[in-house]
Amino acid sequence: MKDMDIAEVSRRTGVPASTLRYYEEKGLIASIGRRGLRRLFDPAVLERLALIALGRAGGFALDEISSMLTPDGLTKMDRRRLDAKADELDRSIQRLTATREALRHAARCPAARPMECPTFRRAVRLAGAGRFEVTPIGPFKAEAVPATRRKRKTG
Amino acid sequence: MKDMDIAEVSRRTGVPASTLRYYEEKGLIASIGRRGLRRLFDPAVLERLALIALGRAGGFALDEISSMLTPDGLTKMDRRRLDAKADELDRSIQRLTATREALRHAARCPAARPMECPTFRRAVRLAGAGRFEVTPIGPFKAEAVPATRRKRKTG
DNA sequence: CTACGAGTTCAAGCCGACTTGAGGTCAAGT
DNA sequence: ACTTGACCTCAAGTCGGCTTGAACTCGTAG
Repeated sequence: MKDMDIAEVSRRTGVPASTLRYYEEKGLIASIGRRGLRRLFDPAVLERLALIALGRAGGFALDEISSMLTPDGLTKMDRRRLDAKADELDRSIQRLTATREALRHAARCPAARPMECPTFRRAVRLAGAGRFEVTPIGPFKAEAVPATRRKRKTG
Repeated sequence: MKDMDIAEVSRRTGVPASTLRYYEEKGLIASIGRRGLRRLFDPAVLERLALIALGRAGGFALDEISSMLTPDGLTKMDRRRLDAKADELDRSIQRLTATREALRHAARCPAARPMECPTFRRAVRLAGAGRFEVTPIGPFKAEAVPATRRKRKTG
C-alpha cells in the first residue's frame, strides 16, 4: 500500500477532506508530501486518525489530543497524565450513568411528578444536578461559586 | 421560603445570573413576576434547574431539554422517548468506557507504540475509532459516508 | 433628595470544530 | 490544445451555549 491522496484517506476513514485539511493545519496529522498541489498521505495516517477519533470519542479537545500524540506516531504521555484523563472520563461516566438511570426511571416510575420520587431524586443528585459540579461537555462549567462577582474565566 | 431574586437563585444553584436570563429567554425557566424591573422566582425553579442540569449532564441540548419538560414542572415524556434517550446515553457510556480503558492501558502497557498492543487496539476499536461511528459530543458526525460529494447536513 | 448598587435590556462577542464558497491550479483524457 | 474535475488556498460562516459591555432603571439607605 503506497501513499494515498486525501480522497482515499477520507474514503477509508469517513473523515471529510475538509476535516483532514483542518487537522493538518492544526498539526494533528501531516501529509508526507505533494504531487503537484495534492497532498499525499502515508498509510500510517489512518492509525493516527483512529487515535484522534479515540480522543474525540473520549470528549477531548483537539488541542489536548495533539498534546497526547508524539509527532512520530502515537500517544506516549506520562502515566500521570493519562491516568488523570482516565479519571476524568470516569467521572463523566458516573454522571452519564446516573443520568441514564434517571431517564430510565422516569420512563417507568408512576409518580406524577418525577421529583417526588426518591429514586429519581437520587439519580438527579448523582448526576451532579443537585450539587452542580456539572462539567459535562462543552461550555457550562458552573462551579458552585459565590455567584455574585464571579470573574471571567476566558479572555 | 418566598420568591427569590435572581441573585439568590444564582447563589443557590451556582448558575450565573446571565445564564438564568438566557434560560428564561429560551423558555426553560420562568420568573413568577417582577418587583420593579427585577425578576422574582418561585423556589420551584431550583428543582427545574436541577432537572436542566441533569439534562446537560446527560449531554442533551437545551432545546431537547425544553422538549422534555412540561411547563407546569417536570419531565413527563412518553416512555419511548425517554428510553431512546437512555439508550443513546448508554452507547455514549460504552464508548467512554472503552476510551477510558484505552487510556488506562496506554498508561501502563510496555509496548513502545500503543497501536502494537492488541489490548489497546481493541479498546480503540470499541471506542468507535476504528469504524468511525463516532457521534460523541459536539460536531464531528463522520458517518463512514461515500466521502466524495457528501452533501451539507446543515443550512 | 440623592447616590448607590444590584438589577435590567439588547446587541455583539467568544470558543471549538468544522464547513462552505469563491476563485485558482494542475495532471490526464479526448 | 483544451476541457474536466479533483484538488488546492483563504476567508468567512455556522452552531450551541453562554458571556460581556454599554446604557439604563429602580428600591433603599443615609
